[in-house]
Amino acid sequence: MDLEPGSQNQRRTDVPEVVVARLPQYVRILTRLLQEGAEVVSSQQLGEKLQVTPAQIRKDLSYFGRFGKQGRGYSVYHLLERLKLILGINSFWNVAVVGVGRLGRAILSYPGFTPDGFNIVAAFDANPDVVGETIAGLTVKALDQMDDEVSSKKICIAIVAVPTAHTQGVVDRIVACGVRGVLNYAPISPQVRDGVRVRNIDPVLSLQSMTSYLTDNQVD
Amino acid sequence: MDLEPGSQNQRRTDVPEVVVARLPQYVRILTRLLQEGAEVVSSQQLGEKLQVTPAQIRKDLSYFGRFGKQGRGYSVYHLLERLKLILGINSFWNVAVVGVGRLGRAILSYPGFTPDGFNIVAAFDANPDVVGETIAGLTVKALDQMDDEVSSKKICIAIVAVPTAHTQGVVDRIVACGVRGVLNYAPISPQVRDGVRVRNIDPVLSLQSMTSYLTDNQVD
DNA sequence: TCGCATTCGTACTAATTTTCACAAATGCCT
DNA sequence: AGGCATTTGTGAAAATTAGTACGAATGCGA
Repeated sequence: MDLEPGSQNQRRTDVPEVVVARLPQYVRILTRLLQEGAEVVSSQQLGEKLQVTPAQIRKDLSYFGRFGKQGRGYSVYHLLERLKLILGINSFWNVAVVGVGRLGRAILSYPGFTPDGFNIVAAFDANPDVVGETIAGLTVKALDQMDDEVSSKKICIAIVAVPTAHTQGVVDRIVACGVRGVLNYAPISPQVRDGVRVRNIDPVLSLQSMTSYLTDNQVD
Repeated sequence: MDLEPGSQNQRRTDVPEVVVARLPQYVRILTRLLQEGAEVVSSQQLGEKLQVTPAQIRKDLSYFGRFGKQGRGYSVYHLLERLKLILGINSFWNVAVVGVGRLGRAILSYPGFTPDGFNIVAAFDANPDVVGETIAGLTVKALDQMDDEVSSKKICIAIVAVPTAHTQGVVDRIVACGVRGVLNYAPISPQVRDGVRVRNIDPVLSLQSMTSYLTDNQVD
């Protein structure tokens, strides 16, 4: 079986990860354009808003099919729908937050997840004093209730915001419950079995990748 | 003047950004190894811990000089020192947090910045109710005090955690105060003048770059 | 001291990613 | 209806990034 690009399903295999990583940004811009009432957009215009070349946008999209019309550009609405489908963000994902410290609470209260289809439906913490508390409309559960909750609430993604020392253990536990995606806030890179995806949020690494450009003793 | 790699100063120009972005991770591991008492480490061992090939590590380091000894490996202590110097994290950076909402407070209370040399020395907020409050030992100042504080406290980096709608404006203001690095938590990419560096922390984009791999209708 | 197992640094090769540039559509305007 | 300004999709070229493989050190152990 030899799928053409543009056939029914997307070949997620053999599409470079860098390409997939750019698509969410396209989705962002397209969503805004749609709200602003734009009906059509060219790769040129999209590129200006995203600071990338139009060719890159066209090439990226060509991995998945042919969505534009020569001489006109792309239908904002249709391209947006297709990209959401490709990214699997055309419907909702149920998400659990593990770790209800200061950061966990900020995450639970952050209003930016829901509009993009990530529904936080459960919160867990190891600390008995925190268990039972209600935050942003959710009652915090104990870690040993994870298995039940993940199954019954069909949770696929976990946002992990626990102390570094506990992170690997917590990730292991929640992956064992069947979660296949992890967004980790601790400054380590948790190891997981094949098939499970991890993304790390690490502000210190971000800062450190900046500082070398900030020093003045620049040579050249 | 034609600098050799390995000469006094590093040629930050013409070193790929991807390479610079990996160095902080090397620093992480080396710091841990040093604490554990390791004196020497090979690119092989380093590679295993970081899930990259030994060749990549050697190549990355070779952009900056020759730090190893054949047959032995790298002195953990010396390599760490050199990398810190290259990254400009051998001394402290003074940092301001702008936006003291739930996320801002979590950032102010996060203990992970200081050990890595990022000292949070000021906090700002637009809300008069918040100004004057003390969080993690810092008194929150009004936005119009930024200029004074940035100068007097030698602040070079701003962590911006304000509502999306205010982000670009706040970034403009703090950059005007002389800040040259910005870590932004809002789901947009603020535009800045040349010479200013921005890094974005965007959990939704991270999630969205994962979901396409999580759906089951995988083809192949 | 000599040989040998390591491991670096790097020239060279391979793979990946980006950009170029142009044929083929498209639709507007006269 | 025909010409023209646009803009896509895509091979091919260019640029970037990663990996291979090997000569040259290094130091340990006999």
